[in-house]
Amino acid sequence: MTIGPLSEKTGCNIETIRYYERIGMMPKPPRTAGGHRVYREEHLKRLTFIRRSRELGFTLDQVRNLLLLVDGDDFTCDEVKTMTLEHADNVHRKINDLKKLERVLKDMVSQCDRGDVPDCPVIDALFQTKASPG
Amino acid sequence: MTIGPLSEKTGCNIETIRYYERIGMMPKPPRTAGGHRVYREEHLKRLTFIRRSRELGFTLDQVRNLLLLVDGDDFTCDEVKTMTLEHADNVHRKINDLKKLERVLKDMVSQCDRGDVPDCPVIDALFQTKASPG
DNA sequence: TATGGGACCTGTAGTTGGTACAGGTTCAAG
DNA sequence: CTTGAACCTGTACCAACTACAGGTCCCATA
Repeated sequence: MTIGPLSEKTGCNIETIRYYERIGMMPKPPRTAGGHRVYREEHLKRLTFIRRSRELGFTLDQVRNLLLLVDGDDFTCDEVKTMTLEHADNVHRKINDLKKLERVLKDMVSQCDRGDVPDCPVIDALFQTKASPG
Repeated sequence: MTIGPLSEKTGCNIETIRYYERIGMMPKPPRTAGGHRVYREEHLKRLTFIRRSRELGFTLDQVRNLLLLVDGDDFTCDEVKTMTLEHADNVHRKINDLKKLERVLKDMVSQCDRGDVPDCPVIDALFQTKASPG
């Protein structure tokens, strides 16, 4: 399998595959006499793992750690669980932050409907340092 | 006011202020004979606007557009409202995505508690291309 | 066997929104 | 007049890719 088919099977950009190789996330594959990369099942598996982890929001650094655990056979499920829980926690916090943000944005916009405001209340709000008092 | 006090008043990093000037978000301020930047109220106001907008998750490009609206006196509140609603919509979608993500992560972790699994179910899940059925 | 063109190669630069120096200059207090 | 904090410019770096330019390889068809 050359890089094109690997790209299609994983949904991962060709440039990204080469990038992963460059930064050591993917092993250097063997080449044809002409220099084309040749991949096998193990590469497909590994790249799928990386992409899936990335989709789930793990950073490349976290993926690297997960791969270390996978590569050494002696990883404990507990280590993986801990990492995943930490990540879930981050996601949870991000959700809460975004919810607050959504509320502020909607509050700002709702002022617009009052009809008789002289200036744009959204712009006014943006000139304020912090959220309006409750 | 030199750059230090401006930085403190806005909570914006000194390097970031100079960066904003470089990319044209902040106007070039007058200088002392020795070359130090000298800011006035209008700069403080503008930087506050930029920081507040960034805190609310607008991209620098969006902030640039907001500033264009503000700078030309003839902006309509409606344009601002539209931009803000679009942004709120994006935030909403991001929240939903993260919620799905959180569920997947927690589902994966919950498999860990079954106790008698031979392999790590989180790792197994990461080797799968897509979310499990059901 | 020649050829055309799609797939591949390397290397570099750009993206977003900043941060982090190095190495030098200016300002203001004492 | 000295000292040292604050300031200056310029460049390089971060994540996680993406987008070329300019060249080479492979292989199906004529």
